[in-house]
Order: sequence, then C-alpha cells, then structure tokens
Amino acid sequence: MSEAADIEGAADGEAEGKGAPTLNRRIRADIEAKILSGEWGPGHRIPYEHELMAQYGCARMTVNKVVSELAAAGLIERRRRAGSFVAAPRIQSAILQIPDIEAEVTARGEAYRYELLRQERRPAARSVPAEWALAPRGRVLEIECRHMAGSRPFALEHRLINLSAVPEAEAVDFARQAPSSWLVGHVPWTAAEHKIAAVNALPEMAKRLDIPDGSACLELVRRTWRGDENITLVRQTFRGDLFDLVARFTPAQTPNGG
Amino acid sequence: MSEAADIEGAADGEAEGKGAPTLNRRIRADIEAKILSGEWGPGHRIPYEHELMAQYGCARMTVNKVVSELAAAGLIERRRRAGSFVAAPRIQSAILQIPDIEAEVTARGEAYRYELLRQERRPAARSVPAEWALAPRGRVLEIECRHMAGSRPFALEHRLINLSAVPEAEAVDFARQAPSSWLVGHVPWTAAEHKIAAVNALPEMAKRLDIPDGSACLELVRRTWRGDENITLVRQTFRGDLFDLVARFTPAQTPNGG
DNA sequence: ACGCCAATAATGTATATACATAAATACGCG
DNA sequence: CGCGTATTTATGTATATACATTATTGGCGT
Repeated sequence: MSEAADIEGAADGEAEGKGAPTLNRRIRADIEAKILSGEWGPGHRIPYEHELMAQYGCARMTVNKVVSELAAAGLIERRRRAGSFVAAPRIQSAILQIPDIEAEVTARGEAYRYELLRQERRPAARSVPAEWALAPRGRVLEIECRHMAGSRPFALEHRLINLSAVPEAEAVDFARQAPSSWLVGHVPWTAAEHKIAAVNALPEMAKRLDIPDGSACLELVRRTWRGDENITLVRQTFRGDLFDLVARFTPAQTPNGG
Repeated sequence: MSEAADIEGAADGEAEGKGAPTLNRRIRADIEAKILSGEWGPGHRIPYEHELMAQYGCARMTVNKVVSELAAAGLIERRRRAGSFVAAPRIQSAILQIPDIEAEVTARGEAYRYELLRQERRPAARSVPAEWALAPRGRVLEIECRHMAGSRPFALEHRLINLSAVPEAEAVDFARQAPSSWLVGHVPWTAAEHKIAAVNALPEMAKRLDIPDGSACLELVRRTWRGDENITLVRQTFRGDLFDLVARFTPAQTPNGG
C-alpha cells in the first residue's frame, strides 16, 4: 500500500484545474511512467481501483476505464479478486516497418524510378504450391519489375495477383504504375504475412541488380489476404548492401497506431 | 443510416439473455465483423453512438466504451462532431516474432547446444561509436558465442553488455548459461530496436558457421533499453540456409498481447 | 490434516445523468 | 457574395450507483 501511495500529485481535494490535462490522462501517464521507468517491474501489483480512486479523489469508473485501457494495451494484466499486475513485456515481438520502396528511396535523396520487366496473365499453375494456394482453379496476373534508386537498381519484385479476388487489376497499366502503389490505393486487405530471408544472388538476379554473383540480398516475401481470400503474393529482393529492415518494440504502441 | 441499421441481433427489446456473451462483447464483435469482412471499408462512417445505443437498447456509456476500445486498437478513428470512421489498416507495419534461438532449434526437433567462444570485461572503446553509445565512460562485458542445432552451427552471437546498467552480469558464468536467457530472466527492459540485414559471410565467420565463404547470412542487431539507459547490444548472425524471420499483420492485435 | 462451503474482496459490466469540447453547419450582417 | 459568429451535434470526460462474476480466503466439520 505504501508503494502505491507515492504516486505524485494525487489527492488534491477539488484541485484548481488550470490548463491541466484531463484526469484520466494524468492517471494513465502516472501509471505508465511508473512501469516504463522500471519502478514497478513485471509482476508488481498496481494499486487496487478503490485505492487509486481514493488517491485521485474520483469515481471508480474513471480509474476502471484507465486501468482497462492499460490492460488492453498489454501493459498490465488484471485478475479478478487478486488485483492488477504489471505484465512482462513480450520482447520477443516487435513492430516491423514494412518498407514502401518509393518512399524509402526518395527518403535517402535519390531519384526513384520503376521499370516493368514482364507481365503475364494466365491460369494458376497447379505445380507451383504457392501459386495454387493463391488462386486455386483461378487466373493470376504475374508481374516482374525493378525499382531503381537513381541509376542503381535497388530491388527486384516478382508478384502474383489473384484475378478472382481483384479482377480490376486486369485493366491496369502496370507499365505506368507500380503494382504495390496501385494495390494500396484500390484493394482493402485485412491480414498479411511476411517472410524475411537472406539469399545469395543467382546470376540472372545479380545481373539485374548490378551486383556480383552471390552477393547477399534481403528477400521479403509477402502474402496478403482479404478475409479468407488470398489477394497477392510478392517476393521483393533488395540489394543487401543498400538496404536493411528495422523493427522496434515499445510497450505502449499498437501496430495500427492506436 | 440504413447502412447502420443492418447490424443483426440488435433491438431485441429486453432480450432473453441465455448463455450469451456480455452486451459489450456482442457490440464489439458485430462491429469488428463488419470491418474485417470488408463490408465497412476504410473511411466508412460507423453508426453514431446514439444510433448504436438505440439499436442495442443500452446506455451511451456502454457503446462509448466499446467504440473507444476499437479506436484504441486502431480499427477506427473518431472525430468530434463528425463521427467515427473505419481506419485504413496500416499494413506497412507488422508484428515480428523475434526468435528465441533455443526454442527455434528445439522446435525443429534438433538438439540445442550453446558454446561460449570468448568473454572479456573492459572499458568501452571510444573509437567504436556503437560501443561508446552503449556505455559512455563505463565498462562493458563482451561475449562471443555460438548456437548449435545438433552438430551443425546455427548462429553466431556477439554481445556487449553495459556493466553500469547491469553490474550483476559480472558475476555470471556465461559458459554455463547463454547471455540471452540470463538477461531475459534477470533484467527488465522497456524498449528494443532491431535491425535486420543480409550479409555475405566473411572467412572467419564462414568457418565458425561451417558454410562456404560468402554465403548469405541473416544478421539481426538488437539494442535494448531500460528507460534512457542502454542495456545491451547484440549481433546475431544466422545461417541463411537454415533460418528466416516471419512477421504477421492482423488488425486487432497488439505487440504486447492485449 | 483434509476437503467442502460460505464469506469476502477484487474486477467486470451496465445505467442514467451531467457538463466540456471541438468541429461542422447555419445564420446574419456588411 | 463573403466572412465572422452563433448554433448544433457528436464525441470526451466524469460521477454515483447497482449488480454480476470469480478467485481467494477463512472457517467449519469430519
């Protein structure tokens, strides 16, 4: 209890309410600060709702909402009758920023250019499992293209679009617009899976990326769904000397940006 | 409005309340379903609180809490006076599962073994920016080790621990216990940053990983903080032929697991 | 001691009400 | 017609209250 009591600025009676933030934000900030500073480590019991209620001189619904939000954010765990406890941060997961290649290139002050290498519309091949999984018994649009940073190749892209799920893609001129930017603007999706690997560039690939045979490349394979339907399957191969991925973990954040 | 009206199962008057889930969960599930199915696409205005309140025959606080939660999760955006709108999923971020090497190895049915290659305690070198940033004017513990899967090398690890932040590390026998597993159990952290790159194995590294010179390897560099203090800096180099990373995106989830 | 049961204490859900805040809309004046 | 102001309206915050749910605690009896 005495630990709980050292939250500052509480119990001001009626308070004078200057330009202060709202009470709920103050309570939340106080608790988050205690947790993020490590003062309340994982497993520490945070004050009971009725204690917070007394400390801040407010109604239980107010603290309840705050603590529920913290629980939803994963910062704490609540157990009936027992209390609320600081959760162990699940450091084994982090938020990965998936690159938008054009933004990535222009961000480093280089001119972005997009080249369509090949485009083909055909039935899905049963012999290729990934392709068949994408569009069983349907037709696919296969696209190969290259992303340039200035005069240097930056990444190769090989993409399959499920035409059953996205028939509009058939009418698009992918010589003018990169498939990723078109898809982002026109096709809503609900789930995605990314596989990240390191590969040695094969001769053909090395030639197109203008690097020595066997150079290490970062390969990003992404599958995208809308509901149960598979929308697209992309393999992007980045020059390993020009690019790497960054992932961050901070306890309070959400992948969608809440 | 007519769009809003097609939420099912609402306005049952008093309802018969069998083994049904609580009202808030029903409302939340209904709205999530509409969004995840794509029926309410990005930008769609969801019913006003007073509309939902009428549809479900409940108080505004009840729907307010539900919709606020959805907003916190990033599924919708709320704008005063205007209403609440389905948010565009920020597909450019995804949740990355950071591997626990031992778990990763044993999950594929191979025997995990850990080898300490080198261990040194010394002042941080000012000439190495990353090292100086870790522990300015302090001492560091430098550890090199190897993770084995059966008889094959799986990954190399080079780690620096900031002894000012974690003095206990000095007394640990890292020949018996891998530094990562010790740190997970003993040092709470609050933030982490991961950089993922593809590199060609240098001769020394190739020898230790038992792969040809120049083989592509996945390199994971992780920095970990507690508050403002940098705890540790690790570089893990995985055999590219044995390992790749997976990241997933689903609108409703949180990195911490709320 | 062991196991069952009742009391207890915490969170979980829900309500009706009130006022604050911010932004879109309507209004009215020059 | 254009611009500033007033109104409207939806969300934001907060309260006091009630009852439900569920682990834990403690007591009781065998």
